[in-house]
Amino acid sequence: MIDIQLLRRNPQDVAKRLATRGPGAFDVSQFERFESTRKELQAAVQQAQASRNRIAKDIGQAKARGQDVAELMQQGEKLKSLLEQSEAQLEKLQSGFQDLLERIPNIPHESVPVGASSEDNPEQRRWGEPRKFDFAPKDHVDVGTELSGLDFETAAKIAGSRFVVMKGEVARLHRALAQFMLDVHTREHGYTETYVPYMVSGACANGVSSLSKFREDLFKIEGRDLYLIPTAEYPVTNFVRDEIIALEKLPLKYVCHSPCFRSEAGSAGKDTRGMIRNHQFDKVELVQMVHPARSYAALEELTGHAESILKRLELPYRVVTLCTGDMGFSSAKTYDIEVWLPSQNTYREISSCSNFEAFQARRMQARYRAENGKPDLVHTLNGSGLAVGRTLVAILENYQEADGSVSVPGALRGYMGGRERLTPP
RNA sequence: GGAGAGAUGGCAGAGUGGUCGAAUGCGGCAGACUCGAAAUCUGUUGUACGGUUUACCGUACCGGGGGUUCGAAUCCCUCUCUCUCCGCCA
Repeated sequence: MIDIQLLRRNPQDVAKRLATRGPGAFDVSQFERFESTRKELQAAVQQAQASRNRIAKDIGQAKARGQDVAELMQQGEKLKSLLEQSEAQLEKLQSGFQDLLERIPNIPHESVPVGASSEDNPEQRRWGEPRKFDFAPKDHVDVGTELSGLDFETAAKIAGSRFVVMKGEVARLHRALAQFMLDVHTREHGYTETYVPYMVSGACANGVSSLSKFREDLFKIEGRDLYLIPTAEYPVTNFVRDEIIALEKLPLKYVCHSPCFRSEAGSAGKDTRGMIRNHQFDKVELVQMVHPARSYAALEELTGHAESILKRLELPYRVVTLCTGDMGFSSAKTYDIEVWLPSQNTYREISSCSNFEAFQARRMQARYRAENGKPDLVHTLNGSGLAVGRTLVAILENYQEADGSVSVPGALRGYMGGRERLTPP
């Protein structure tokens, strides 16, 4: 949620910065209409409440002295019906205002390039050389199927499209990847490993993004206030919900391996082949809660942590900065890491690392006790470190050989019983 | 699944219809004592919002939501969660 104080102080300025995200991000005149009615109504209601409190107190004191209170009681009664009306009015106005507020996206950081779409995302850096194949490289579906490791027909039979069944050494490689990522992040980057619920309440979902805006993307448990998590960011970020963290405890750094469930309602027909965009996939997620002054340094570090996995797996990648028009709703700044996929002859997203500043913390009331002793909102960050399914895709494609075998990256061999190569049966 | 108990400020814990935003203790902060520290003593210390702006005034908040009442932390309904006992179970 955006800072209401900032909005009140400087609506034009906020509107200007939000406009870089694209049309319709924020309507100033609607906001100002809301504000003037709200001010008037709120002042009136509070004044009436003050009189009610005064009268109630007077009655108490008069009674204690044994005086007659009939007159005062009558005054109170009159005020009560009046109050009920204006209170209801104010409540309605404020819930409408809250709804408006929750639909306003985060203000992009000043360093974020202005642009309209992913075409305008500037590349920050590249690492590794895409391999030159002396045969026509297959895509992960063909490679995995030939290894008898990926089975989309069986998955479709069980659950429909956009699911995968993994078997044998490919399933093991998938597990090895998650273990490897967890080990690197806990041992070398200082993250605490966590295991979390794969469902969260509506309130938690709303703290992380905006439920009124993203309900469609989530799988809901029928008849319960529970949603399957689309990323471990949901449960983990909510660790600090309604908490005041001691200054010296910051930064909090958590890593979590979990399945992720997404309805992919808006992406019909996109990436339908294979396991690039499935309803269920595994991800190792990095989450940090940090001091506001350190959040941009933390974003660079966190992105580096995700990159280090690709470097050790020797997978070529590049890092782009998302432009204002391509950035997610809650983010102030996002780097995407894209891995090279030979079959598509392009780089595809494998991690997204964002600084949300206080946007999530405000809604969650996630705070720390600042140097002056006062509670202040923390900044939250997260990033994939990495998407496990897509990393498996990248390995199958980049490490494939002409004979249909796939070599195991050196970093993973310890997790694969020393195995160096997966071969078709 | 059954029975019972409970949820109050950073923490512990009083408060069962009227100067209660809330005793007391711990913790935090400031001061006194001290060369300094500890101990001791004194004072102070919730959050959000609105109005005014160094001060100040007002409103809301005692697990969530609803109700009764002139007035609710306190009474009623409901939901959630925690604990204890019993049963069942990977």
